Amino acid sequence: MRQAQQARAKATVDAVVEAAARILAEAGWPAVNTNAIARRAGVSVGSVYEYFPNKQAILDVIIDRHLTEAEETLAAAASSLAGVTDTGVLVEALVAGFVRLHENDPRLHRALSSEVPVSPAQRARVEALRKRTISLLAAALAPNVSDPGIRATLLVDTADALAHRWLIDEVGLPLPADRMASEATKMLKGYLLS
Amino acid sequence: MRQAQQARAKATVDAVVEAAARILAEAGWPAVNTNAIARRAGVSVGSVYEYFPNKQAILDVIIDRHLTEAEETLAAAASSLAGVTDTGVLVEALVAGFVRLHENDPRLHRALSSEVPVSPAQRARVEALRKRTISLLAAALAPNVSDPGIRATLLVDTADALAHRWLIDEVGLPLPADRMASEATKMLKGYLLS
Amino acid sequence: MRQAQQARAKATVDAVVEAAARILAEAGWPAVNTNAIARRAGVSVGSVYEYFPNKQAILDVIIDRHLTEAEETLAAAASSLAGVTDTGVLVEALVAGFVRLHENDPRLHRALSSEVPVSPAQRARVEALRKRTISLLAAALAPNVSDPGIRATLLVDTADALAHRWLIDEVGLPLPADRMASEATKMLKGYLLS
Amino acid sequence: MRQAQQARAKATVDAVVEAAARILAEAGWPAVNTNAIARRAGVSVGSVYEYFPNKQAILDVIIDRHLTEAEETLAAAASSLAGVTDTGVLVEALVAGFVRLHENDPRLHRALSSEVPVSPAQRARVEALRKRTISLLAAALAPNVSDPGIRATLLVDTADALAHRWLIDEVGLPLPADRMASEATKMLKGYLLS
DNA sequence: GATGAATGAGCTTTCATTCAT
DNA sequence: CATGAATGAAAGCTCATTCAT
Repeated sequence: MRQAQQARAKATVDAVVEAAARILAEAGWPAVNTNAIARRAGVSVGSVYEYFPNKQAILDVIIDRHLTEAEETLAAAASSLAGVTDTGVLVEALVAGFVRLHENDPRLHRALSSEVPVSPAQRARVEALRKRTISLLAAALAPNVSDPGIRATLLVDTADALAHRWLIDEVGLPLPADRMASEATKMLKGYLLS
Repeated sequence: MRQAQQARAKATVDAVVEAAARILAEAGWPAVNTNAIARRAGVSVGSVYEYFPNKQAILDVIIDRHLTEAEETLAAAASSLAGVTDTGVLVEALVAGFVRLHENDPRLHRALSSEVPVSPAQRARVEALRKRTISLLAAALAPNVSDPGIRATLLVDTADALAHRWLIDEVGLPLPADRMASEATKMLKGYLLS
Repeated sequence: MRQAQQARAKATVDAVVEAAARILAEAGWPAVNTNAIARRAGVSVGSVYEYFPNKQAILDVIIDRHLTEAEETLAAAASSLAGVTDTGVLVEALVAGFVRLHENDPRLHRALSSEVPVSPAQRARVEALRKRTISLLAAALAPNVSDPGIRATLLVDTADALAHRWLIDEVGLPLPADRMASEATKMLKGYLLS
Repeated sequence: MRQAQQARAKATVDAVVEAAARILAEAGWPAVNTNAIARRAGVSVGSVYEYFPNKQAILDVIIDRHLTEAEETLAAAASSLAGVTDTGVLVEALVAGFVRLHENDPRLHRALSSEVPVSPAQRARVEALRKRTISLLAAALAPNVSDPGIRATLLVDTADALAHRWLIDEVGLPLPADRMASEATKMLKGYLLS
């Protein structure tokens, strides 16, 4: 009984978050308003405010979810690459990881990174994730490469930025995105050998 | 008389655009409203609507100005580099150009690229500029480099994205931004030699 | 069984009314909402509506309780003063009665008399109580005093209003409230002798 | 021209305040909402917020107006009674003053004193006015009366409370209100002679 | 043209009340 | 009967835009 109630409540929460994410992805931040969210979620505005103190809180959950996904991808990569020092393997995993991260729901991704008001705390969380990624890569590169901190920064920022541009920004490319990714991998590998 | 009126009109237009740009840079997109713009520009709301059909049009001019600046930088680079085929020189100019472009008014730059709702038309204009940059670079690289189109794409997107991240995003770096830029230059040069 | 159910129902009703009264006294009328009442009473909103048709009905019970207390005070005074015609004793009992009535839960008293929307019916009930008090006093005064109706009106309204002002309104006084009450008693006694 | 514009603006402000006061007097505080105020004032909601930061601010103006009126009545009485020490004259003026104050717009008066949320600052202002009235009366009584502070408090609070009850509360009276006032005057005069 | 008062659609949020479980 | 999730009318407020002066 209790369970059933909680399940119902959870379903409402999920529906609201999902509705907000869909509107955000399809129509952009200006189109995200509480009435639209409620309508799309198939609930009433009142229910939205039953579970979220205000509109921003819904967005926060979406951003959280997004960041958590990225953090988990990093953690998974870190554990599956534990002990690996082969620079080629590391670069390939890096690029592949960022590609995977950006392949999922690119419209939402774009809205989140270029329309939505991001709080300082959220910005800090993004930066912390970036820093952690760089640190992990730097540690793995250290045995074989000079200036690992600098190189890791360049690698991570380049891989992230290119993946973003090619997969999110709907930009024209002379090759399919995956072939471009291979090319980027080649460039980054070459850089590590210098 | 006609002359004087036109001069006055232009002054108003400029004041409005400048006011909007300053509010955008200092307080972000949510703070940009027509009353604030008019107050800051020292004119009445009525006058704003005398020269702009709606609020978006003001933003459009700001974006235009921004793009025009980039286009001029590109045109200047193109003419000063006319005939140059030395890949090292080209890469250095490319990175230096993007750095220069991002050094100017970074707060405004950030607001424009991560808060403001950008119309499809504007997106198209950004893409056109990118395409033109890639084409020019590809043509210059063509004599000495295989797959010039692919390589130019990689070079332009990387240089642009890294400049953006390092100069606009207020991100932590192991070296000063100009030293990071040198490192990026090194990477891109190496890539062209492969 | 029936007995137990009724006892339980009464307990719920009491808890709800008491919760509403406490919120009203502590946080004022704007803070009184059905969810807060239910939470404070330790029951669900649903249960509140099981026993009260609407929010106003809860307030009505509080007002009722308040008026009943006043009526009982009046009845007690009437019976204990039955046959008393000494005007001094009557005035002292009158003032003491109103003081006692206002000493109890002054915050609630204030909220009830200056925040809460009072219905015409409730106003009528207050007026009926006032009229009854005046009538009883007038009857007691009749043997010894001319114009007993007018004098009783003046006495009752003055005693009530001053007790209210001095005990409820948190107003600055040159003497403690009980000393002020003695002074008022003196004034009213003097008036009856005129 | 400037003047005309300001006149128009002032007319809007006045219409809004007046509309709010009328709704408050006729239908009570719960009926006072910004849309109703705007409709009644013959302006749009936007205009209301052009001149008032929020709904409370409108109410504040009404309360201010009310208090200012009372303060002016006090000031006028003080100056016209300067030097008067005849207690009979003083009491008559006191009662007449409170009657006059309560005769005006009694429905509004009632709403203001028993429905509307009053801020601590406003309460303080009311208390300050009461204190000032008491002080002025005490000073005038001082030559002829013992305990002038205590007696002035009793006189002021009684006159105010009775005027309020008889003129505002729509309460049943054995005589017309003005005759009741004479009776109250008689009582208060008697008290001063004791 | 310039002004700024006025407009009102539309947004966020609250809360008395209902009803499926 | 009890529960508490769900409802939705209604309120406060904002701001792009209009228009009388």
